[in-house]
Amino acid sequence: MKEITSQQQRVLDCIQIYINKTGFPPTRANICKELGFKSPNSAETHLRALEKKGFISIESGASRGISIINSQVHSSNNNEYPVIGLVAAGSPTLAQENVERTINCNNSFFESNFDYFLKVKGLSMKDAGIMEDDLIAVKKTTDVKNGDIVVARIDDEVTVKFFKRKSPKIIELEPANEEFKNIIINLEHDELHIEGKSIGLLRKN
Amino acid sequence: MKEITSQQQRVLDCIQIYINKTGFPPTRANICKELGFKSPNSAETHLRALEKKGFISIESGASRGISIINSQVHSSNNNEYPVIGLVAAGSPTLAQENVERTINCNNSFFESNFDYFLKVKGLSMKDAGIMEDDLIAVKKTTDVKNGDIVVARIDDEVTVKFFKRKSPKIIELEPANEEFKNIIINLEHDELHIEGKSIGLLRKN
DNA sequence: TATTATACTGTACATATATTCAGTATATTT
DNA sequence: AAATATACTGAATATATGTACAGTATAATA
Repeated sequence: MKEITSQQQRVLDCIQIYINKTGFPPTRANICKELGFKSPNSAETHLRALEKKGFISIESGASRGISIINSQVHSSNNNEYPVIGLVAAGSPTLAQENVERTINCNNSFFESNFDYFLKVKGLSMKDAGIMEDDLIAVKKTTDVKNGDIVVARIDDEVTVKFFKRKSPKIIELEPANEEFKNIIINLEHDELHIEGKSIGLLRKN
Repeated sequence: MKEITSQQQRVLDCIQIYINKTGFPPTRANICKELGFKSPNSAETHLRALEKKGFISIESGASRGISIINSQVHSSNNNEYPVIGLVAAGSPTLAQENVERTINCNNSFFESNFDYFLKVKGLSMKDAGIMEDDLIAVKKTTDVKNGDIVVARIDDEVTVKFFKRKSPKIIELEPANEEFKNIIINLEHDELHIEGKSIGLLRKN
């Protein structure tokens, strides 16, 4: 599945919201009205792009023949997801993968599926709205891009930071808090493991 | 809801199966083909009967404008929680209680039970880790205490703030952002409605 | 007995809708 | 420098589709 552009995401969201609201997919004209386009062809081309990238399928000739291809929906796919504690405090420390408890949650709860919840320690990502004891939903993957919030491991220390590739060999892990410094990793000397990336957040007051 | 006939049940099942299979509702012609009718009016009259009895709703003029009215799937303790948009941006504005979509979620997902998700606009609570487009789980109640994050309505404007009672008649609504000012309400002159309080937060990256 | 609901066939048609074609413009890739 | 992807406007059109109208027939109800 290729990358989606922000406009295409808006169209995709629009389709989902329309279906949720009405029970059936929108027409080209409906999408235009919702998003302010003036030509049905604006919607058409976006739909074709979304189809090409595999986000939706379009039944040729059928009115409202749009269906969103959900990698995994199928209601009542509820799973127990482990909550893993990050034993850190400011600077990252050892991540003992000890499951504190589990949370029952639909696997399509967040946009993409995920593997576990990580309990955040410290405030290094506070300006990104990630506070102490928040649970971030982590998808195990090494496929991350600039700006992603990643769970990274350096030696035995695990940390949650923004990912930024400065050059093929230089990775910068950026906190979202003035009081913390960037972590710069030179892959020629240091080892970096990307454990996964954050695809959502859960907080219980 | 009146009694359904066996033929009407067949039509209703046909609609559900069609939606499950394709992602969008059938046309009259589709139903005819599935059930062996030879006239689109056969489907039409059944649809009108189903509508009259409250099993489906039909959007007039819209193609495939059929949606099945779900009595409520009370499976276990999972519920569909509505997501309500807060049409604000920084300073609070009118909250149109339009349900954007619903989220299927265990009712003991957050510590106490709750009633709906509110989509946050603006960054007035950013230092409390509440960012734009976050969904806060709101429990409808007027029983709030100092320090609670409340959903308050002043006239037609809805806002999310910290609650602080300064005196029996003076309430202060505190943002968590230096760039925003406290809202001071004198209950002798101004009207304040506490819609509920936040008991959790959900974010989808 | 008249009325209403159910359960169809068959024809017709206005309009809702997908879809193509012709443009314009910008950004990115080859 | 040419090709491709994105992001639109605007007009045109074939057809997909809802829906009304005209019938036929049976069963239940008032």
